[in-house]
Amino acid sequence: MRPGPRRSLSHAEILAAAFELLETKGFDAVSVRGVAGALGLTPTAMYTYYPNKDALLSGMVEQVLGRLEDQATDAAARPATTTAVPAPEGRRERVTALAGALRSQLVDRPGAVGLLLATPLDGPNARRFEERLLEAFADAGLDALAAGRAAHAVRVHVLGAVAFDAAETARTADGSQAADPASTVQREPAASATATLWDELEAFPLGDRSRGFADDATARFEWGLDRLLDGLFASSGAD
Amino acid sequence: MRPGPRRSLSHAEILAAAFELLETKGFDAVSVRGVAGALGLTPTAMYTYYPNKDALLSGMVEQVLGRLEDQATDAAARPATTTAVPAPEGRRERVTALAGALRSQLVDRPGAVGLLLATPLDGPNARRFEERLLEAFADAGLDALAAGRAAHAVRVHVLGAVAFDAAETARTADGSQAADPASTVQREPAASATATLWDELEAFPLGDRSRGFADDATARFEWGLDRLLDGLFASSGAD
DNA sequence: ACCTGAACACCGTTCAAGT
DNA sequence: ACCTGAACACCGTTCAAGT
Repeated sequence: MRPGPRRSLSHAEILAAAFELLETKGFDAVSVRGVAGALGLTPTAMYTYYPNKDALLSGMVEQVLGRLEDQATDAAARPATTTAVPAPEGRRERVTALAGALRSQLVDRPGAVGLLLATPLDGPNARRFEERLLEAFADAGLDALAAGRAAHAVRVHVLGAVAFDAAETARTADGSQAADPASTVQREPAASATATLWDELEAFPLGDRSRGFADDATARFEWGLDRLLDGLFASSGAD
Repeated sequence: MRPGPRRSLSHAEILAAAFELLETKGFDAVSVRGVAGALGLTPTAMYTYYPNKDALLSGMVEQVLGRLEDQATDAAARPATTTAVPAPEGRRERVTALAGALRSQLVDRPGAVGLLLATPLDGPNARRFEERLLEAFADAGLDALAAGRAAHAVRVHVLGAVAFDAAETARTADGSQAADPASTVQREPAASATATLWDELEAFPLGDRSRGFADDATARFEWGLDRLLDGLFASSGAD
């Protein structure tokens, strides 16, 4: 047996191991030591494939964006007629499909948001995604500056929304530490705005309308995106 | 001299040291060991003030949001008339002032975005900020659900935009590594969307309209926020 | 080109102990 | 209550060396 020490891994194999770690143990587990260990390598061997950890993460982001690309083209092609015409006024639908595909790609993959926020987002697939958005807004009549800003606003909304959702679910699904009911503060009820003596994290009554925040995350996202698109597409023709 | 070993620091002193570190050495330098060292403490002494690192970061976030609170009330009171009437249709201006205050608070403080993204955002000052946004949207006629989603969309836009800007400036202002001109790839020009062989980070021509992205970050933010608010405020009365 | 082993300078956190 | 010192189980990265 013993397949020999000269494995010569491919980037695809390394990224597969990295995603395996990301999905099973979370973003923090995606360390160069961690994926090296999962591949039966020494940490330093990783540096013959990627110059540093950021390059590894960028490679992962590119792969995520690549999968998204396929998914979005499928989704955009689906509701159109079977003729060759690419859905005349489907510009807004194209943006919605693109944004939704990115979001679903990220929420499917716990910890993937950290990836997108930790990395420059300048690879070929990232640029292709950007190009798709620009195209849709240019088709709608926005000039180059406005289209660039509109595409940026959409990216910001998707990534920001997923980051918020991830922070929320990370807090509620945190199994490592239970709430501590032994609260001993409560003094000074009306502190100034710049007060810093707040140190009991679980002492809040959790407000009025905070229930049902996790289950309608998708509806909340779509509603917000729709409002944003209302504003963005109106900025072309309504003057 | 020698003031004795029983210092008994206040939370304010600890947070001041933490912000000092954040501004001078960046987000990664804000470690419990780091701020302990800056205070002349042993790392373990920090655990008598905060149960863990997240609690420290939450304390910092609260202080940032507290400063923002004061700033936003000033800004909102400024453009109104000097009479006691709080600007009748200034709901949109209030949201703009709040969002702008949060953004400026974050861009002034390099690394502070990491804070907001790493922390649950559930402290008293965070809730007060949320309440202000809800108030403005409720005044505009949105029902509770829509107002909550609108407030969320604004938060998402501000934090997402600052996170993007931070990633951009971190890349351009990165003094530790220069671009490597010795590129040896270039083979396989039309790779599939799921290809993963992209490993030369600097090999891109940096596209068509990518110049002038950093200097108009504020204009881009304000434009996107304005479009979002167009959509959000239109969702109340236009049907 | 790919890989190992030792090392450097870090992390967050816990535990036993001192005052 | 506040603090120290030692320790555990990690990080990213570099360097010298082997094949």
